[in-house]
Amino acid sequence: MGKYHHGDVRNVLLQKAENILNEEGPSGLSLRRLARMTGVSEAAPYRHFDGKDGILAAVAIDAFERFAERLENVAANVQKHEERIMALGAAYVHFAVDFPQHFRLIFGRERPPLDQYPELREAADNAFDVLQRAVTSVDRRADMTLNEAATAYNRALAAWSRAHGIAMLVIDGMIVPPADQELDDFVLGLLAEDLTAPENS
Amino acid sequence: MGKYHHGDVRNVLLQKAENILNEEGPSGLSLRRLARMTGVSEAAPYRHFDGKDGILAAVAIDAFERFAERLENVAANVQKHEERIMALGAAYVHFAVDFPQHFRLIFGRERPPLDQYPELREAADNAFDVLQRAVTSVDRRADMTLNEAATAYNRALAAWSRAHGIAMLVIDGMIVPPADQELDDFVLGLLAEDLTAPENS
DNA sequence: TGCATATGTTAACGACATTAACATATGCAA
DNA sequence: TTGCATATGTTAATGTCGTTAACATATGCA
Repeated sequence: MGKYHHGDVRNVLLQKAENILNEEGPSGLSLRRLARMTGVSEAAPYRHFDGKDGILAAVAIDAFERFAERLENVAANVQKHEERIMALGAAYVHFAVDFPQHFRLIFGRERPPLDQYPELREAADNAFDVLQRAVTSVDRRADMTLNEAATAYNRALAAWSRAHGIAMLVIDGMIVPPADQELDDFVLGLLAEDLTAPENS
Repeated sequence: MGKYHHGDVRNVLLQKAENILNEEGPSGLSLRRLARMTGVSEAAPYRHFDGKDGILAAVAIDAFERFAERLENVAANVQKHEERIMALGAAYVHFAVDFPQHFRLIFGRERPPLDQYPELREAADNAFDVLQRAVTSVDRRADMTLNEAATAYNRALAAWSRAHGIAMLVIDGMIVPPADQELDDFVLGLLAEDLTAPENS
Protein backbone atom coordinates (compact mmCIF):
# COMPACT_ATOMS: atom_id res chain seq x y z
CA MET A 1 0.00 0.00 0.00
CA GLY A 2 2.48 2.64 1.18
CA LYS A 3 4.63 4.34 -1.43
CA TYR A 4 8.33 3.99 -0.86
CA HIS A 5 10.71 6.85 -0.54
CA HIS A 6 13.70 7.12 -2.85
CA GLY A 7 17.05 5.90 -1.57
CA ASP A 8 19.54 7.64 0.69
CA VAL A 9 17.03 8.32 3.41
CA ARG A 10 19.76 8.13 6.01
CA ASN A 11 21.71 11.03 4.61
CA VAL A 12 18.64 13.16 4.06
CA LEU A 13 17.60 12.57 7.66
CA LEU A 14 21.05 13.40 8.92
CA GLN A 15 21.22 16.59 6.88
CA LYS A 16 17.83 17.80 8.11
CA ALA A 17 18.75 16.84 11.65
CA GLU A 18 21.80 19.11 11.40
CA ASN A 19 19.63 21.97 10.19
CA ILE A 20 17.08 21.56 12.94
CA LEU A 21 19.78 21.26 15.57
CA ASN A 22 21.37 24.47 14.37
CA GLU A 23 18.13 26.34 14.68
CA GLU A 24 16.52 24.90 17.78
CA GLY A 25 18.95 22.75 19.70
CA PRO A 26 18.69 19.10 20.69
CA SER A 27 15.37 19.34 22.52
CA GLY A 28 13.73 20.90 19.47
CA LEU A 29 14.89 18.03 17.34
CA SER A 30 11.94 15.67 17.25
CA LEU A 31 12.18 12.38 15.40
CA ARG A 32 8.56 12.62 14.31
CA ARG A 33 8.94 16.10 12.91
CA LEU A 34 12.17 15.10 11.27
CA ALA A 35 10.43 12.17 9.61
CA ARG A 36 7.54 14.34 8.43
CA MET A 37 9.91 16.95 7.01
CA THR A 38 11.74 14.24 5.12
CA GLY A 39 8.47 12.92 3.72
CA VAL A 40 8.86 9.55 5.32
CA SER A 41 6.87 7.63 7.89
CA GLU A 42 7.35 8.40 11.55
CA ALA A 43 9.00 5.10 12.29
CA ALA A 44 11.39 5.12 9.34
CA PRO A 45 14.26 6.85 11.15
CA TYR A 46 14.51 3.88 13.49
CA ARG A 47 15.65 1.78 10.54
CA HIS A 48 18.67 4.01 10.12
CA PHE A 49 19.48 5.21 13.60
CA ASP A 50 19.42 3.89 17.10
CA GLY A 51 16.60 6.21 18.15
CA LYS A 52 17.08 9.83 19.05
CA ASP A 53 20.40 9.28 20.76
CA GLY A 54 21.62 7.54 17.65
CA ILE A 55 20.89 10.57 15.50
CA LEU A 56 22.45 12.92 18.01
CA ALA A 57 25.50 10.69 18.13
CA ALA A 58 25.84 10.84 14.35
CA VAL A 59 25.54 14.63 14.39
CA ALA A 60 28.03 14.85 17.25
CA ILE A 61 30.56 12.72 15.39
CA ASP A 62 30.28 15.08 12.46
CA ALA A 63 30.71 18.06 14.74
CA PHE A 64 33.77 16.58 16.41
CA GLU A 65 35.36 15.96 13.04
CA ARG A 66 34.80 19.47 11.79
CA PHE A 67 36.04 20.81 15.11
CA ALA A 68 39.21 18.75 15.00
CA GLU A 69 39.78 19.71 11.38
CA ARG A 70 39.73 23.41 12.17
CA LEU A 71 42.06 23.00 15.11
CA GLU A 72 44.47 20.92 13.08
CA ASN A 73 44.58 23.52 10.34
CA VAL A 74 45.41 26.24 12.80
CA ALA A 75 47.99 24.17 14.64
CA ALA A 76 49.74 23.27 11.40
CA ASN A 77 49.93 26.84 10.17
CA VAL A 78 51.32 28.59 13.21
CA GLN A 79 54.89 27.83 14.09
CA LYS A 80 55.68 29.68 17.28
CA HIS A 81 54.50 27.91 20.37
CA GLU A 82 52.87 30.82 22.20
CA GLU A 83 51.23 32.09 19.06
CA ARG A 84 49.93 28.63 18.33
CA ILE A 85 48.28 28.36 21.73
CA MET A 86 46.61 31.70 21.20
CA ALA A 87 45.53 30.92 17.65
CA LEU A 88 44.07 27.62 18.81
CA GLY A 89 42.09 29.37 21.50
CA ALA A 90 40.71 31.82 19.00
CA ALA A 91 39.79 29.01 16.59
CA TYR A 92 38.15 27.14 19.46
CA VAL A 93 35.92 30.08 20.28
CA HIS A 94 35.29 30.82 16.63
CA PHE A 95 33.97 27.33 16.08
CA ALA A 96 31.65 27.69 19.05
CA VAL A 97 30.31 30.96 17.68
CA ASP A 98 29.86 29.54 14.19
CA PHE A 99 28.11 26.37 15.38
CA PRO A 100 26.86 27.04 18.89
CA GLN A 101 24.48 24.13 18.97
CA HIS A 102 27.05 21.69 17.70
CA PHE A 103 29.50 22.99 20.25
CA ARG A 104 27.00 22.59 23.04
CA LEU A 105 26.12 19.14 21.80
CA ILE A 106 29.66 17.79 21.85
CA PHE A 107 30.37 19.17 25.31
CA GLY A 108 27.09 19.32 27.14
CA ARG A 109 24.89 16.94 28.99
CA GLU A 110 22.76 16.17 25.93
CA ARG A 111 25.60 14.38 24.23
CA PRO A 112 24.84 10.66 23.99
CA PRO A 113 26.99 8.53 26.31
CA LEU A 114 30.40 7.82 24.81
CA ASP A 115 30.26 4.25 26.10
CA GLN A 116 27.33 3.44 23.86
CA TYR A 117 28.77 4.89 20.66
CA PRO A 118 32.36 3.80 20.03
CA GLU A 119 32.68 5.98 16.94
CA LEU A 120 31.60 8.94 18.99
CA ARG A 121 34.22 8.18 21.61
CA GLU A 122 36.82 7.90 18.88
CA ALA A 123 35.85 11.24 17.37
CA ALA A 124 35.95 12.88 20.79
CA ASP A 125 39.32 11.40 21.70
CA ASN A 126 40.77 12.48 18.40
CA ALA A 127 39.59 16.08 18.77
CA PHE A 128 41.04 16.38 22.26
CA ASP A 129 44.26 14.74 21.17
CA VAL A 130 44.71 17.30 18.44
CA LEU A 131 44.16 20.01 20.99
CA GLN A 132 46.47 18.68 23.62
CA ARG A 133 49.23 17.73 21.20
CA ALA A 134 49.19 21.17 19.66
CA VAL A 135 49.33 22.94 22.99
CA THR A 136 52.05 20.81 24.56
CA SER A 137 54.06 19.95 21.46
CA VAL A 138 57.02 22.19 22.19
CA ASP A 139 57.25 20.83 25.71
CA ARG A 140 57.36 17.20 24.67
CA ARG A 141 61.07 16.65 24.89
CA ALA A 142 62.66 13.36 25.75
CA ASP A 143 64.67 14.84 28.58
CA MET A 144 61.70 16.31 30.40
CA THR A 145 61.52 15.70 34.10
CA LEU A 146 58.28 14.50 35.64
CA ASN A 147 57.75 17.96 37.00
CA GLU A 148 58.24 19.59 33.65
CA ALA A 149 55.78 17.18 32.08
CA ALA A 150 53.20 17.98 34.72
CA THR A 151 53.70 21.66 34.07
CA ALA A 152 53.21 21.18 30.36
CA TYR A 153 50.01 19.32 31.05
CA ASN A 154 48.78 22.08 33.32
CA ARG A 155 49.47 24.65 30.67
CA ALA A 156 47.39 22.66 28.22
CA LEU A 157 44.52 22.45 30.69
CA ALA A 158 44.74 26.15 31.45
CA ALA A 159 44.66 27.12 27.80
CA TRP A 160 41.80 24.79 27.12
CA SER A 161 39.78 26.02 30.10
CA ARG A 162 40.15 29.64 29.11
CA ALA A 163 39.07 29.11 25.55
CA HIS A 164 36.20 26.95 26.70
CA GLY A 165 35.00 29.50 29.21
CA ILE A 166 35.05 32.31 26.68
CA ALA A 167 33.24 30.13 24.15
CA MET A 168 30.53 29.17 26.60
CA LEU A 169 29.94 32.63 27.97
CA VAL A 170 29.82 34.14 24.49
CA ILE A 171 27.34 31.66 23.02
CA ASP A 172 25.24 31.89 26.17
CA GLY A 173 25.14 35.65 25.74
CA MET A 174 26.79 36.39 29.07
CA ILE A 175 29.69 38.04 27.29
CA VAL A 176 28.96 40.21 24.28
CA PRO A 177 32.03 40.70 22.10
CA PRO A 178 32.47 44.38 21.15
CA ALA A 179 30.96 45.13 17.76
CA ASP A 180 33.89 47.27 16.68
CA GLN A 181 36.43 44.49 17.05
CA GLU A 182 37.13 41.24 15.29
CA LEU A 183 36.02 38.28 17.36
CA ASP A 184 39.47 36.73 17.10
CA ASP A 185 41.19 39.86 18.37
CA PHE A 186 38.81 40.09 21.28
CA VAL A 187 39.45 36.47 22.21
CA LEU A 188 43.20 36.83 21.85
CA GLY A 189 43.11 39.77 24.23
CA LEU A 190 41.24 37.79 26.86
CA LEU A 191 43.50 34.77 26.50
CA ALA A 192 46.60 36.88 26.99
CA GLU A 193 45.46 38.49 30.23
CA ASP A 194 47.61 37.39 33.13
CA LEU A 195 45.71 37.47 36.37
CA THR A 196 48.83 37.46 38.47
CA ALA A 197 50.32 40.50 36.76
CA PRO A 198 50.39 43.89 38.48
CA GLU A 199 47.43 46.23 38.11
CA ASN A 200 48.25 48.21 35.01
CA SER A 201 48.21 45.88 32.06
CA MET B 1 -14.94 14.11 46.18
CA GLY B 2 -11.16 14.51 46.01
CA LYS B 3 -9.27 14.74 49.27
CA TYR B 4 -7.28 17.91 49.65
CA HIS B 5 -3.60 18.00 50.36
CA HIS B 6 -2.32 19.81 53.42
CA GLY B 7 -1.01 23.33 52.98
CA ASP B 8 2.37 24.49 51.73
CA VAL B 9 2.20 22.50 48.55
CA ARG B 10 4.28 25.11 46.80
CA ASN B 11 7.28 24.64 49.03
CA VAL B 12 7.05 20.87 48.98
CA LEU B 13 6.97 20.95 45.19
CA LEU B 14 9.91 23.29 45.04
CA GLN B 15 11.94 21.17 47.43
CA LYS B 16 11.30 17.98 45.47
CA ALA B 17 12.00 19.80 42.23
CA GLU B 18 15.42 20.73 43.59
CA ASN B 19 16.10 17.13 44.49
CA ILE B 20 15.08 15.78 41.11
CA LEU B 21 17.06 18.45 39.32
CA ASN B 22 20.16 17.54 41.29
CA GLU B 23 19.85 13.92 40.33
CA GLU B 24 18.63 14.02 36.75
CA GLY B 25 18.86 17.51 35.33
CA PRO B 26 16.14 19.70 33.88
CA SER B 27 14.92 17.26 31.24
CA GLY B 28 14.42 14.56 33.85
CA LEU B 29 12.27 16.89 35.88
CA SER B 30 8.72 16.03 34.85
CA LEU B 31 5.82 17.98 36.26
CA ARG B 32 3.63 14.90 36.35
CA ARG B 33 6.18 12.82 38.20
CA LEU B 34 6.82 15.69 40.54
CA ALA B 35 3.11 15.94 41.30
CA ARG B 36 2.83 12.19 41.86
CA MET B 37 5.84 12.20 44.19
CA THR B 38 4.28 15.01 46.17
CA GLY B 39 1.01 13.08 46.47
CA VAL B 40 -0.97 15.67 44.65
CA SER B 41 -2.92 15.69 41.40
CA GLU B 42 -1.05 16.11 38.12
CA ALA B 43 -2.49 19.55 37.49
CA ALA B 44 -1.90 20.95 40.96
CA PRO B 45 1.56 22.39 40.24
CA TYR B 46 -0.01 24.75 37.71
CA ARG B 47 -1.80 26.50 40.58
CA HIS B 48 1.55 27.41 42.10
CA PHE B 49 3.88 27.79 39.15
CA ASP B 50 3.73 29.08 35.63
CA GLY B 51 4.23 25.63 34.13
CA LYS B 52 7.55 23.90 33.87
CA ASP B 53 9.46 27.06 33.08
CA GLY B 54 7.97 28.61 36.17
CA ILE B 55 9.35 25.88 38.38
CA LEU B 56 12.73 26.00 36.70
CA ALA B 57 12.75 29.76 37.16
CA ALA B 58 12.06 29.38 40.87
CA VAL B 59 14.85 26.85 41.22
CA ALA B 60 17.20 29.04 39.20
CA ILE B 61 16.47 32.04 41.40
CA ASP B 62 17.37 29.98 44.41
CA ALA B 63 20.56 28.81 42.74
CA PHE B 64 21.59 32.33 41.77
CA GLU B 65 21.11 33.47 45.34
CA ARG B 66 23.19 30.71 46.84
CA PHE B 67 25.83 31.31 44.19
CA ALA B 68 25.99 35.05 44.88
CA GLU B 69 26.09 34.40 48.61
CA ARG B 70 29.16 32.21 48.31
CA LEU B 71 30.94 34.68 46.08
CA GLU B 72 30.15 37.55 48.40
CA ASN B 73 31.52 35.67 51.37
CA VAL B 74 34.77 34.99 49.61
CA ALA B 75 35.09 38.52 48.29
CA ALA B 76 34.51 40.00 51.72
CA ASN B 77 37.08 37.81 53.41
CA VAL B 78 40.05 38.22 51.10
CA GLN B 79 41.70 41.59 51.12
CA LYS B 80 44.45 41.51 48.56
CA HIS B 81 43.22 42.09 45.04
CA GLU B 82 45.05 39.28 43.23
CA GLU B 83 44.27 36.81 45.96
CA ARG B 84 40.64 37.80 45.83
CA ILE B 85 40.40 37.14 42.12
CA MET B 86 41.93 33.73 42.62
CA ALA B 87 39.76 32.88 45.61
CA LEU B 88 36.66 33.92 43.68
CA GLY B 89 37.63 31.67 40.80
CA ALA B 90 38.08 28.75 43.15
CA ALA B 91 34.74 29.43 44.83
CA TYR B 92 33.11 29.69 41.41
CA VAL B 93 34.36 26.27 40.40
CA HIS B 94 33.60 24.83 43.81
CA PHE B 95 29.98 25.87 43.53
CA ALA B 96 29.74 24.25 40.11
CA VAL B 97 31.17 21.01 41.48
CA ASP B 98 28.87 21.04 44.51
CA PHE B 99 25.72 21.79 42.48
CA PRO B 100 26.48 20.89 38.88
CA GLN B 101 22.88 20.83 37.75
CA HIS B 102 22.11 24.16 39.37
CA PHE B 103 25.19 25.62 37.78
CA ARG B 104 24.19 24.31 34.39
CA LEU B 105 20.67 25.58 34.88
CA ILE B 106 21.63 29.16 35.63
CA PHE B 107 24.04 29.34 32.71
CA GLY B 108 22.77 26.97 30.10
CA ARG B 109 20.18 26.96 27.43
CA GLU B 110 17.54 25.36 29.65
CA ARG B 111 17.30 28.41 31.82
CA PRO B 112 13.89 30.08 31.39
CA PRO B 113 14.09 33.38 29.49
CA LEU B 114 15.08 36.25 31.77
CA ASP B 115 12.56 38.53 30.05
CA GLN B 116 9.68 36.45 31.28
CA TYR B 117 10.76 36.20 34.89
CA PRO B 118 11.79 39.58 36.35
CA GLU B 119 12.84 38.06 39.66
CA LEU B 120 15.09 35.69 37.77
CA ARG B 121 16.66 38.56 35.89
CA GLU B 122 17.21 40.37 39.17
CA ALA B 123 18.85 37.36 40.75
CA ALA B 124 21.09 36.91 37.73
CA ASP B 125 22.10 40.56 37.59
CA ASN B 126 22.88 40.54 41.27
CA ALA B 127 25.11 37.49 41.04
CA PHE B 128 27.10 38.93 38.16
CA ASP B 129 27.36 42.28 39.85
CA VAL B 130 28.90 40.68 42.89
CA LEU B 131 31.39 38.95 40.66
CA GLN B 132 32.34 41.93 38.60
CA ARG B 133 32.53 44.32 41.52
CA ALA B 134 34.78 41.97 43.43
CA VAL B 135 37.12 41.47 40.52
CA THR B 136 37.43 45.08 39.49
CA SER B 137 37.07 46.77 42.88
CA VAL B 138 40.67 47.81 43.26
CA ASP B 139 40.69 49.27 39.81
CA ARG B 140 37.66 51.44 40.35
CA ARG B 141 39.43 54.70 41.04
CA ALA B 142 38.00 58.06 40.22
CA ASP B 143 41.06 59.10 38.28
CA MET B 144 41.00 56.13 35.92
CA THR B 145 41.43 56.87 32.29
CA LEU B 146 39.09 55.31 29.77
CA ASN B 147 41.83 52.97 28.77
CA GLU B 148 42.48 51.86 32.31
CA ALA B 149 38.78 51.21 32.82
CA ALA B 150 38.65 49.08 29.70
CA THR B 151 41.62 47.11 30.94
CA ALA B 152 39.97 46.52 34.29
CA TYR B 153 36.88 45.27 32.51
CA ASN B 154 38.93 42.93 30.38
CA ARG B 155 40.63 41.52 33.42
CA ALA B 156 37.23 40.80 34.94
CA LEU B 157 36.11 39.05 31.79
CA ALA B 158 39.32 37.05 31.60
CA ALA B 159 39.04 35.89 35.20
CA TRP B 160 35.41 35.00 34.76
CA SER B 161 36.03 33.09 31.54
CA ARG B 162 38.78 31.02 33.05
CA ALA B 163 36.82 30.03 36.10
CA HIS B 164 33.81 29.27 33.94
CA GLY B 165 35.79 27.12 31.57
CA ILE B 166 37.31 25.09 34.36
CA ALA B 167 33.92 24.69 36.01
CA MET B 168 32.28 23.49 32.81
CA LEU B 169 35.02 21.07 31.81
CA VAL B 170 35.18 19.61 35.29
CA ILE B 171 31.47 19.00 35.70
CA ASP B 172 31.29 17.64 32.17
CA GLY B 173 34.03 15.20 33.06
CA MET B 174 36.46 16.46 30.43
CA ILE B 175 38.89 17.48 33.13
CA VAL B 176 39.37 15.18 36.11
CA PRO B 177 40.90 16.99 39.08
CA PRO B 178 43.74 14.94 40.60
CA ALA B 179 42.55 12.88 43.52
CA ASP B 180 45.60 13.68 45.62
CA GLN B 181 44.99 17.42 45.57
CA GLU B 182 42.38 19.73 47.00
CA LEU B 183 40.00 20.96 44.33
CA ASP B 184 40.69 24.56 45.29
CA ASP B 185 44.43 24.14 44.96
CA PHE B 186 44.07 22.52 41.57
CA VAL B 187 41.86 25.38 40.37
CA LEU B 188 44.17 28.01 41.77
CA GLY B 189 47.04 26.47 39.88
CA LEU B 190 45.16 26.57 36.60
CA LEU B 191 43.99 30.13 37.13
CA ALA B 192 47.53 31.31 37.79
CA GLU B 193 49.01 29.86 34.60
CA ASP B 194 50.15 32.61 32.28
CA LEU B 195 50.00 31.47 28.68
CA THR B 196 52.34 34.21 27.52
CA ALA B 197 55.07 33.28 29.97
CA PRO B 198 58.22 31.45 28.85
CA GLU B 199 58.24 27.67 28.71
CA ASN B 200 59.41 26.66 32.15
CA SER B 201 56.76 27.66 34.67
C1' DT C 1 -23.88 34.41 56.58
C1' DG C 2 -22.57 34.71 51.93
C1' DC C 3 -19.66 35.08 48.34
C1' DA C 4 -15.05 35.94 45.76
C1' DT C 5 -10.90 33.75 45.42
C1' DA C 6 -7.45 30.33 46.19
C1' DT C 7 -6.50 25.74 45.71
C1' DG C 8 -7.62 21.19 44.39
C1' DT C 9 -9.44 17.53 41.13
C1' DT C 10 -10.60 14.86 36.79
C1' DA C 11 -10.49 14.50 31.99
C1' DA C 12 -9.06 15.72 27.77
C1' DC C 13 -5.78 17.19 23.74
C1' DG C 14 -1.87 16.96 21.02
C1' DA C 15 3.18 15.99 20.69
C1' DC C 16 6.58 12.93 21.76
C1' DA C 17 9.83 8.29 21.72
C1' DT C 18 9.62 3.77 20.99
C1' DT C 19 8.15 -0.79 19.52
C1' DA C 20 5.45 -4.56 17.34
C1' DA C 21 3.34 -6.40 13.40
C1' DC C 22 3.11 -6.20 8.85
C1' DA C 23 4.44 -5.00 3.72
C1' DT C 24 7.43 -4.28 -0.05
C1' DA C 25 11.74 -3.84 -2.34
C1' DT C 26 16.49 -5.65 -3.28
C1' DG C 27 20.20 -8.49 -4.03
C1' DC C 28 22.32 -12.80 -3.96
C1' DA C 29 22.30 -18.15 -4.44
C1' DA C 30 20.67 -21.90 -6.71
C1' DT D 1 15.33 -16.85 -13.84
C1' DT D 2 13.39 -18.11 -9.56
C1' DG D 3 13.23 -17.97 -4.67
C1' DC D 4 14.23 -16.33 -0.47
C1' DA D 5 16.83 -13.67 3.31
C1' DT D 6 17.41 -9.14 4.45
C1' DA D 7 16.95 -4.25 4.19
C1' DT D 8 13.83 -0.75 4.28
C1' DG D 9 9.31 0.99 4.50
C1' DT D 10 4.50 1.40 6.69
C1' DT D 11 0.62 1.48 10.14
C1' DA D 12 -0.93 1.16 14.65
C1' DA D 13 -0.29 0.84 19.41
C1' DT D 14 1.56 2.00 24.18
C1' DG D 15 2.86 5.07 27.59
C1' DT D 16 5.01 9.60 28.80
C1' DC D 17 4.87 14.36 28.70
C1' DG D 18 3.06 19.65 29.13
C1' DT D 19 -0.91 22.10 29.22
C1' DT D 20 -5.65 23.55 29.63
C1' DA D 21 -10.70 23.38 30.45
C1' DA D 22 -14.40 22.31 33.41
C1' DC D 23 -15.60 21.36 37.70
C1' DA D 24 -15.27 20.99 43.12
C1' DT D 25 -14.05 22.41 47.62
C1' DA D 26 -11.82 25.12 51.04
C1' DT D 27 -10.72 29.87 52.99
C1' DG D 28 -11.01 34.39 54.28
C1' DC D 29 -13.14 38.60 54.30
C1' DA D 30 -17.42 41.96 53.72
